[in-house]
Amino acid sequence: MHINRLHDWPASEAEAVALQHALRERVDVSAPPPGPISLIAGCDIAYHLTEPRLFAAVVILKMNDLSVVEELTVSREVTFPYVPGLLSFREVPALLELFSDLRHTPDAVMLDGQGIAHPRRFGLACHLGLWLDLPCVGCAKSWLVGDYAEPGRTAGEASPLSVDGAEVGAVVRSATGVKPVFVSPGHRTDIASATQLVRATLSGYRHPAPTRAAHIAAGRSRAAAGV
DNA sequence: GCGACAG
DNA sequence: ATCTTGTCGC
Repeated sequence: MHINRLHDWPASEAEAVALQHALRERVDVSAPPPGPISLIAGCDIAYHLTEPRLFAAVVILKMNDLSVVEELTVSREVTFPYVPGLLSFREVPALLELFSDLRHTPDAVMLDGQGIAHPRRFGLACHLGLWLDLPCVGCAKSWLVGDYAEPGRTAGEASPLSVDGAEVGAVVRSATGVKPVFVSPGHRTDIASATQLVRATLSGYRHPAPTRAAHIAAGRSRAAAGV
């Protein structure tokens, strides 16, 4: 798919933070995705054990049966340090490389990371969402910001996640008995739709099918590289 | 000053 | 993210 340039990549953390403040106002989480979602993309990245290199993966799944129709991986040099709150500057470049080579254009994207449940309301899912101009949902494995009540122990149960009294997402029990995941919209989807999308792709594991498939693909890519 | 911190 | 064996529970 074709991708329009959104901005140049910052070299410092200060520049990155400034860019987040400038881009956050373009994020739209006011409404559900514009159309039906029949294809969904899952993304994840694995890191080299000793070198500054990553292995990114994007997998396209059909929403009706969660079968994989396309899978792409790429290895790349890591160009930005890991700083809580600035994760997207480390992972988005590699993901964009993959999306530009995709044969299918997904109707929505799911990522391992936060959407607007972020210190500056601009998590990984928001950033990739703006670049792709596609509905993006953040599904993080751990907490970054916000208050919430522990959701029920059964798969599908959820409780609201809020920051300063404003709802930003939901804490979802993705499988019975596992630690919940933190779901928040990134772009072109509202909180309810983001949560429903995660619920609709649960497959018995802690991670929803899209990100789970991407996680496995990224790991396989790294293994194939000899580490 | 202290505690917290997606991947 | 990544290193790791066994082990508890359904």
